[in-house]
Amino acid sequence: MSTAARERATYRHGDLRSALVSAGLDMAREGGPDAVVLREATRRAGVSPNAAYRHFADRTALVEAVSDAALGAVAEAIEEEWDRIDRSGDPASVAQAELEAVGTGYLRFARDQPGVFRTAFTVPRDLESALSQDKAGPRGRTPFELLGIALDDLVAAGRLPAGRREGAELLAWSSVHGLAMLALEGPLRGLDPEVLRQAGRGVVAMVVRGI
Amino acid sequence: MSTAARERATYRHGDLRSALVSAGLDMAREGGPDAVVLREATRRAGVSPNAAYRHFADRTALVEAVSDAALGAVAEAIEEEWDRIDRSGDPASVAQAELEAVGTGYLRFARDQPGVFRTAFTVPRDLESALSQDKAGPRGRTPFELLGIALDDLVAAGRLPAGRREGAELLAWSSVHGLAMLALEGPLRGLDPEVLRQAGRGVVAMVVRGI
DNA sequence: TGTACATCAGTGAACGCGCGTTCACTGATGTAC
DNA sequence: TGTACATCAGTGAACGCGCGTTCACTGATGTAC
Repeated sequence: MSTAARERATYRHGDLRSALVSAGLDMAREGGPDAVVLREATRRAGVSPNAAYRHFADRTALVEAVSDAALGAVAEAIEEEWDRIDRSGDPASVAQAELEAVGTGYLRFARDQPGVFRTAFTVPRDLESALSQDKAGPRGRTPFELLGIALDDLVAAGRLPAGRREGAELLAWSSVHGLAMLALEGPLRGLDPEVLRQAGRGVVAMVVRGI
Repeated sequence: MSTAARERATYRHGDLRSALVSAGLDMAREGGPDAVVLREATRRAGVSPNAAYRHFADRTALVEAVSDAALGAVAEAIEEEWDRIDRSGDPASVAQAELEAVGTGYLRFARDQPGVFRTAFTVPRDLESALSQDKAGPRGRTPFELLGIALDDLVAAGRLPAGRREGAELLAWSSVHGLAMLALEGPLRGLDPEVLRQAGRGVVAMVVRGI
């Protein structure tokens, strides 16, 4: 509803592009990437359907922009956990807390906004854009970067052998992502929330142990 | 194409229900669950659109049936790996090989048939049906059952403390599922196949170590 | 400070499309007698 | 073995729908002189 359909005084909208993206994000929240419908976005922005074509080549371009914004929202959720870390302890436990923060933020976002989560990760995008061109969070760091920092700190603190550092992002990311998909959007939907939280802790623990 | 649109001599189709499911599976192979279109299924079965309603209440029911069949295909892929296990070694390495077979079969299927894979796991279904009512493979065992056997054998062989047995399915499943989603349908699409295979081995190794 | 004009963000109407679903029907099959 | 009839799998035509997209347009803005 943020930039939504309130009456417009001026002929020009002012910021239609971001109004459409924001409407798209709302739709994604309600029903995932398939629910991001161009005509409906223009309706919510209070504009005629074809006005969208001033800002997006076609529907696909809109969905991609929404997916970028969704990734930014994931990053934000992770940064929130990250900022909560108690950094007074020894380096090893701080590093572990960092890794946990990434996993927890990721899972929390997936639980709170499954449709947006799916829009972030289910839309075709190339490797570059997924790993480095991410829309970052407010602090300007992408989820993947934060994960990398946590793993580096784990190595520095001697809790992860340097020989296992390479490719560790993918292992950690897979585990947490899989839980999110299975439990929140997949066949494990509707699992008891307490069981789920425990599973989240379990996955992160397994990653720390097994990576 | 298996049961597809070749001319029909008789007025009755004979086995329209399974022809529709099989057509649906073909469509899933080509474009995932959204590509499972009721009208198109009837077209491929060589039948009028509304004939489908003799066998399915609505499109959703058709998609669910297709998803069941897709799960059966996953089970089959896993059983193929399972049957290849060398059982002459010590119990610990056999158990580990079992766990690897589950992961490898799962990932292989996801790579070979991403659209069907997504149809198996992305369609809403309740917990019961996902875990136990699975259409099993030809050997009659579901992916989840096979995973459970592997884990039990790991405990029996002393490679997994009994205290960590509970919930282990979810940990293992999440890791492998996440890799499949990220690498085959998600943001890591198009990753180098060799890197990918290595990642598969890495995930399974991490699970064995960290579970 | 005032005017002419290029720019381009938005409008309004329309298109063709394929979808899921419903209607009243037809014709093959199998069973009861 | 033959006939009457109930069953029900399939037909054919049609529906309303919302979608993405294109067309020729209008009207506000900002810049050049």
